[in-house]
Amino acid sequence: MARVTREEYLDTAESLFAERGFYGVSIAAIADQLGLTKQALLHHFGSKEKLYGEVLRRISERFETLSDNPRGAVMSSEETARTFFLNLHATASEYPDQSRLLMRELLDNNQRAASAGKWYLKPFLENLIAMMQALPAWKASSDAQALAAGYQLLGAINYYSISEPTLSGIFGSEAYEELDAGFPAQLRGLIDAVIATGAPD
Amino acid sequence: MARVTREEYLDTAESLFAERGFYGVSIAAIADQLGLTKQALLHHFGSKEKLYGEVLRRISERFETLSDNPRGAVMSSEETARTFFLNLHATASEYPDQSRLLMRELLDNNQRAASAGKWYLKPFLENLIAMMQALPAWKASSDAQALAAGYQLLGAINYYSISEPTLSGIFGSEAYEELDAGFPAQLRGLIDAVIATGAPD
DNA sequence: CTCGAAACTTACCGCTTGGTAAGTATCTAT
DNA sequence: ATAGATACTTACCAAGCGGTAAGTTTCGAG
Repeated sequence: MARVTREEYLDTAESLFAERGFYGVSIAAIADQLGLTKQALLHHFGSKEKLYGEVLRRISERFETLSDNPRGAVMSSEETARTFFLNLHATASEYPDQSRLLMRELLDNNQRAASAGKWYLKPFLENLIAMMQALPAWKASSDAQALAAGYQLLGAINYYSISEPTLSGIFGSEAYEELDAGFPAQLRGLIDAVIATGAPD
Repeated sequence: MARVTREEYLDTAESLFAERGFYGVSIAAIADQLGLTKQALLHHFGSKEKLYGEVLRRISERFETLSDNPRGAVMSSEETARTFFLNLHATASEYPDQSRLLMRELLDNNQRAASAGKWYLKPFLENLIAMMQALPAWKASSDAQALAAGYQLLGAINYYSISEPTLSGIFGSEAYEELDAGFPAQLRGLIDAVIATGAPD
């Protein structure tokens, strides 16, 4: 299968899984949207679980590059952390499907067997801990403290990014746009507060 | 149907929907766990959608009491806000099913028709805005700014509360317990930072 | 031109799904 | 005692599910 074709198939699957969840999407529905029969999809990916796994694997690959230093520039630990979280927000805004799918994975992880969540989240979270502990205010903090702090920022970012349909449904799309425009500045304030404050005693 | 029986049925449905999502649970599975046939459930609730709707309605009722002042005590706006968010965290820890189900609702809201998400979240969010604007540092902020700030704390709390299985899966349950023990203090710091800082220029 | 592999399609299959129809048991108010 | 509502059960159904089997078309390398 041509690489570009495969990517196209995975794109469609990713978008549908993100919208409706694993159980909410049939392979026939994905194939339909691609103009194929479901057996064509099964031919390429073997099973629904494997197709879903490929979608997750692709996301995890994208994730790994997220914490890379963008231009090889030397940055202070504060700048590194700030850039990372703002990048995360930007990525979440740009690829809303990805955030939604990961959120679903977080919810289903403990009960669906073939879940790939653990192995791809672990390095990501370990990197998060290291990044927090590189900050002067967090140098002395335990892994648990650093993770808690980083996880709170992660939550602020990801929870917001999946709320767009609901928020613009409640407040109207123009009010949502105002909210969305102001969000990064707000987030920056939150990030700086965490960076500066350090662990509680 | 006796009120207590009905509550029992809804409890079981709520727990299963929270675990596996709307599409991931069959009415037969819910009935099974209750020792009934699925037709008994259909008899009482009419359809799967209606049963799910009842589960959501019950959660929304619980939600409304959450922002009530606990003992009628007079509190400063700072104390009110701090208490609210810490209560939210406590409730989320105590009833993880509820958080999980609401998160799923947030994800499905825009595409599943009978979603009740919007109407029950609106008063909750409006109350959140008012509570933020009652704070001295946020007095001059717009609705959008106040909502963004409140929503970030909401995200930090709710995102964490659904991550327990994944986090303890990755780091082990004893490490997770350390994380969990330190989380509230960490959260308190974050809340205080938001309360004190105010909207960015 | 040919041959084989890759990319499909058509035809099924057994199972589960949500839901209907029709009956039966149980309880309660008169 | 009885009538009627409530709480079920058994029997069934059409539709959709993931997956298998067996062909057919497309296509690129030799």
